[in-house]
Amino acid sequence: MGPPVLDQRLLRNDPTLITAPLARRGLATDLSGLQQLALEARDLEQQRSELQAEGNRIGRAVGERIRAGAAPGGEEVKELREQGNRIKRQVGELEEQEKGIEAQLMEQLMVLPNLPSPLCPSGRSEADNVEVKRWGTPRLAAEGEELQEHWQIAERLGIVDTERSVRIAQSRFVTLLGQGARLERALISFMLDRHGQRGYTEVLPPVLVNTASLTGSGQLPKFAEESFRCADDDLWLTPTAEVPVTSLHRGEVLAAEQLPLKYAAYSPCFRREAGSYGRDTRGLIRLHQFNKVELYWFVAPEDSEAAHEQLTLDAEAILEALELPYRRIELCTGDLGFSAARTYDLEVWLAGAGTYREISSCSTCGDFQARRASIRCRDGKTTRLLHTLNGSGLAVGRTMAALLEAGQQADGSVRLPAALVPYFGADRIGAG
RNA sequence: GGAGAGGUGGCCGAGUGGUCGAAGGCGCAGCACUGGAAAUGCUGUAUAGGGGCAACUCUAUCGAGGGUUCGAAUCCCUCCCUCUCCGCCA
Repeated sequence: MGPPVLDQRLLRNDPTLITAPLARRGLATDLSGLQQLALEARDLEQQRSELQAEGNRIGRAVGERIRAGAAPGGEEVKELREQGNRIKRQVGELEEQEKGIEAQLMEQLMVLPNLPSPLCPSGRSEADNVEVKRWGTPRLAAEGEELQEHWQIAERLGIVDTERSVRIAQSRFVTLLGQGARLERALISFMLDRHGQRGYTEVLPPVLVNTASLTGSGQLPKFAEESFRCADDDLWLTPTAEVPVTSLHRGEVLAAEQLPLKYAAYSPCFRREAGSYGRDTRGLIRLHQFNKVELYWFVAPEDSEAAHEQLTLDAEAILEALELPYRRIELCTGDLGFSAARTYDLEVWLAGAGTYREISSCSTCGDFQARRASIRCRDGKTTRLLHTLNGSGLAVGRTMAALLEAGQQADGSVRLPAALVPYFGADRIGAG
């Protein structure tokens, strides 16, 4: 019945194998109640299927009698019918109990986050994250120079209109204009082309997704308040292309030879950003709608670790091609996202703000999403859950912010990296 | 949106109440035949869950969910999807 959410065999046999890793996330969970439920569900299923077997035997017996010449409405068959009815009633009762328990089980299991990978460093919060790599030389203000933040630059150049966007939608939306719109488009094309050259299949998915899709990748049921919903339909605005791409293969069994499947999906992303009032209200950093190119891998379980490194390198390659200094941070268990088993965040240097800001988050989800979305791979005779990975490659708005701050010139213009020139059609924005 | 037709295993396709998890074909795998291959023949080929060390076995699944029945792929209801025609539309 129902989709397997967390390995229920594990839950029945040894819940400490679940609670111990969850404790590393800072979650104190007591699964003994759930374990009881799972055992109960198993026992009920056993009872029920035995009864069903008995019912099947009776049904077959009736058929045999009738074929042997018994009257379908006659005495001989009547007794069997009554037995059949009795069993049907009992099965119905058991099924009802089973459904109740199953529902409780699901309700509680679905809100448990993924178990962190053993490789994920322990820690309580952001403060315990580990920097593993730095690339490039951050631009610092020269003597007498004052570096502006991207929203100041953008406003001055007239390439973004925040105020009129409120008229169109509400706050935390932006309208890009002129060279700003063009730069956004150039960046999307640039990223997709680069990833395409590295073996990714380009994807342009639906951005309205159904409840099953959001559940499969882990956004639902727990984070409903984070997504925009279409009230009259079973559809939501996707918060990331990770959602539709996960569901691209939802319910499938993929042949081992097909793996790894590597996708680069561009999509606009929609987030309510509930609970972030007042933070990052200016500029392109925290919007209700933003563009992102997402990298996504479906891999055999034993390949996911190497895939995680490669996916992260692929995201970093974009930053390097754009000459944007960054650092790679490995998240500790306490800072891990809901679906992730292990995560590298990439933080780009924002020269105007004088700080590193997250621009990509590259995670391996192990079999967590595969279990929720039922995605398996076949090797030989057996099938097993595969592993999924995702990472931004990159968040486009934040990339633009970094470029504006990194390339700002004394004359008010912004120099763009050489790699972007063929896409943008010029080597600078503004004056000149 | 209106009218009609349909959704069966990896694919095609039969099956309108009783050993149907489902004929037949294709595909695929193994074996035989061959110098090797093709052709041919034989055998095997769904998924999930439960029990068992295992051989194996039980249950469920013919778009989804309900219902009728001792028994449903087959009958009834609701929903989803696909196709054709009409309407509308970028």
